[in-house]
Amino acid sequence: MKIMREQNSNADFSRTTDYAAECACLNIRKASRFITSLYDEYLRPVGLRATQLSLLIALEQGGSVTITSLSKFFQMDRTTLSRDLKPLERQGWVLITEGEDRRKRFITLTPDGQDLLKRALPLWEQAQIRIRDYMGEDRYKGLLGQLSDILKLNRRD
Amino acid sequence: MKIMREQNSNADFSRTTDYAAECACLNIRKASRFITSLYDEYLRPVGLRATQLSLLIALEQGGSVTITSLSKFFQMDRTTLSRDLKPLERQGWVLITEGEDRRKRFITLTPDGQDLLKRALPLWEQAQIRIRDYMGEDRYKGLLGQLSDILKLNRRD
DNA sequence: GCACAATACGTGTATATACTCTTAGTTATA
DNA sequence: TATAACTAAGAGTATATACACGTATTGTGC
Repeated sequence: MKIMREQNSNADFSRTTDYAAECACLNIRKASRFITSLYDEYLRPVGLRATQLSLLIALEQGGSVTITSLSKFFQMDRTTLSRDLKPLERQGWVLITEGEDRRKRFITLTPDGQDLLKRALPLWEQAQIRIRDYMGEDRYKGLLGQLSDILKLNRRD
Repeated sequence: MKIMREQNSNADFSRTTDYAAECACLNIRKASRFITSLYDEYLRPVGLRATQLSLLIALEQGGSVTITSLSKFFQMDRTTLSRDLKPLERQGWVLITEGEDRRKRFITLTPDGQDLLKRALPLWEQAQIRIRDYMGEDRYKGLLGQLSDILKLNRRD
C-alpha cells in the first residue's frame, strides 16, 4: 500500500528544500556543528575543546579581565561565559580572583594554562590548515568576511 | 604602577587579532550564536526555538521518519537529535512510535504541531527577511553557498 | 539454526548556550 | 546623606551538543 510512503529510513526531504536551502539559521548551525567537531577532533590530544581554546587564547593576550568584558569580546551571554570558565578553573588552567571593586571577578591564565596553550596551538593550526586548504584562500577569506559582516548587525555600541 | 595594565574592563585584546580574525571555528560559532538568538527572538511569541522549528518543518515535509534518518538530514549526532525531540514530545507537538522493526522509532508531527507550525512560519519569514535585507541578496546567497561548501567536507557517503 | 556482525536506540556524563530572577556592591542624585 | 539607579555577578532552569558505553533487535554466513 502506497500509504506507508515514509515507513522507511529513506525519508523524502525533497520538499524541505525551500526551507533547508534558505534558512540562514539552520545552515549556520549545521556548519557550526561540523566545524566545531573538526576543531575538537584536532584538539582532543590535549583535552581541550574549541571554545575552551578560544578562552585561553583571549586570556593569554588580554591579561586579567572581568567576566563581562570577556563576554563582550566573544559576543556571548555573560552567564554562558561564566559557566564555560568552570571546567577551566577546575582543571587549574585559569584563576578567578576578586577585584578592588568587589562586584568584579578577574580571570587570569595560570602557568599550567600557558603550558597547555603552547601544546594546543600547533593542533589548532592543523585544523586551521585543513579548512583553509580545503576551501582555498579566497573562499576562506570570503567566508570570514561574511561572518564578520553578520556580527555587525549586532553592534549596539 | 604600570604592572596593573589590565586591571580594568577596557581590556586590550588587540594582539588577539591573529587568532580572533583567522579562526574559522571561533567566527562561525560567534555568528551562529548571534543568528540563533535573532531567530529565537522572532519565534518567541509562539514559544519555539530556532532548532525546534527546523525539526517541525522537516517532520511536516518528510512524513514519519526515524531518529537516525532525521539526524543524518541535519548532520547532527543521533543522540543530540533524540534529546532535542524530548521537549517537542512533552508539549505534544510530535509523536514517537515503534516501528515493525522494533529497533526503530518513528517520529510524526501531531495536529497540534502542525497548528503551531502554521503560526511559526510567518515569524520565521520575518527573521529571514531581516537577515536577507541586511546582507543583500547577493551576499546572502554567497554566505549560504559557502556554508554548504563547508559541509561537503564532511561527506562520507 | 546458530554464532556473529550490523543496525537502531537509550543512558550517563560533560560542555555550550541563554533567559529570568536575585543579590551584592558602586555611583549618582535629590 | 539617604535613596535611587546602575553595574557585576551568581543561581535556577531549560535547551543544544556530542562522546562512550550498553542493550535490544535484525540480518547473514556457514
